[in-house]
Amino acid sequence: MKTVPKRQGKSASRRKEIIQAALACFTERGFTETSMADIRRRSNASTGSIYHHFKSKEQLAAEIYLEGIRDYQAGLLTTLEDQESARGGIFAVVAYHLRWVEAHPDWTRFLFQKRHAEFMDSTDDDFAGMNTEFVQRCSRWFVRHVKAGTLRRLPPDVYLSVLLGPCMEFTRHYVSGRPCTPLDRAIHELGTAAWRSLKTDAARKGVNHENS
Amino acid sequence: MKTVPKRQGKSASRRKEIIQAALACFTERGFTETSMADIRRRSNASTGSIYHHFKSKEQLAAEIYLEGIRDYQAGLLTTLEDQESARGGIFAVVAYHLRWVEAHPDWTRFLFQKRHAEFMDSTDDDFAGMNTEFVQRCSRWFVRHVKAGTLRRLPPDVYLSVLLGPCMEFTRHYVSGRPCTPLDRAIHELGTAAWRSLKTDAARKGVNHENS
DNA sequence: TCATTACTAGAATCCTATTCTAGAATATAG
DNA sequence: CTATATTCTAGAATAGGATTCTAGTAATGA
Repeated sequence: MKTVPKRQGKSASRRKEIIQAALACFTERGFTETSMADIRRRSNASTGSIYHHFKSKEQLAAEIYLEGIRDYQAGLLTTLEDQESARGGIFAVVAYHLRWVEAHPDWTRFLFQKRHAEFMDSTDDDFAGMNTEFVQRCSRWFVRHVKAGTLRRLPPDVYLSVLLGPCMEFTRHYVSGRPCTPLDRAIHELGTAAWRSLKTDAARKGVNHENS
Repeated sequence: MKTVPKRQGKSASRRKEIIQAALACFTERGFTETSMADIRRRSNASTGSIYHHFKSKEQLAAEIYLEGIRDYQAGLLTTLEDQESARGGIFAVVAYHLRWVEAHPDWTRFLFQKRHAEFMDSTDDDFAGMNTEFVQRCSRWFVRHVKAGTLRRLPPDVYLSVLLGPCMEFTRHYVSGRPCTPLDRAIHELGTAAWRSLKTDAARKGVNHENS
């Protein structure tokens, strides 16, 4: 994953080491629990070095956060855009989400924990831009199917809420450690629920009304 | 030796003053931004007094968090249990959620921010207990309608995910400050979406199949 | 009234994120 | 290949704020 600018090899590796160490600490001890000293020890970097690369602990976390979101969103988008049928897209997204969560439990926990962190408002445009691009590309896919008559016409924010909201909520439950419905079943149920919410009454299972 | 924590009026008011002050600070400056000194000044309580009532800043926040959740959940439950028809219940819950958010924007922001805080795991049984009671009472309502044939049979965690997930996700958007669909519209759309997900195919708008 | 407990006060402590100063590596120009 | 500038690393010093401590003051109860 390419980060942001064109950093030279030597320094970039230091930077990555720090990020890796920080992520490990954060996921295993929690954000507020881990001290800069922990990160320093684990990465073998000095205080000065860390602060050369990152403005603050918060900003270091933000960086990690963005990297995770980027991976998640990128995968989700290609998954979605690969799907021709409306029904396929809806189910694929739900499955993608839950599989990603299953495959990256630590990441997930961290992302959820930081989801409403204070840096979210003020953070650089990276986040805002990334996010609007995400919404736009999702919308584009949806619009196609709305025009084809397979999906109901809804505002984009409502779309995403209906499609991803249940996944998020279920995930919250999943990472909390309390017992919950097995993932296969959940994928099936949440996919079905989303599909029932979003499809038009005309659309039928498996039938694809794509045309101009 | 009385070990029972019956709070006398005098002390209780101090306690409340501290909670009020803390909430005000947290919502207006954010959790990490506000210092104990801020809370001390705003509440006119001394350091010692604050730490007599609350173990730590975290725990103070947790207390406030619980109070908010309690209010939200209590209202949601009575709203739900007041409704006879399945459809009425679903729509009422969605409306309740978004109206609550509209009426308590500061609370909402704070609750969202703290939703995945680190104290959530380890916190006293208060939270766990409250939460399972909430789930159980919701389930009870659902089960009635499942038996009546108006709602589909789904695992409780999936139920709540499908019903509340979209509300949560929309709320996230709403409190972020970015422009979004007006609340009336959102209530209508999210209610409809949830209803379509959860109703059985037999159930019809307005028709109530309640019986033994 | 005495004794025990709950509460308040604010100074002292302690922890840790951040800043500072200086020195090593590395790149760039001439 | 030097000189010089820039980037990077170090680790000690600082500073800010959460928490603890010690000593008192009000309330309660026998």
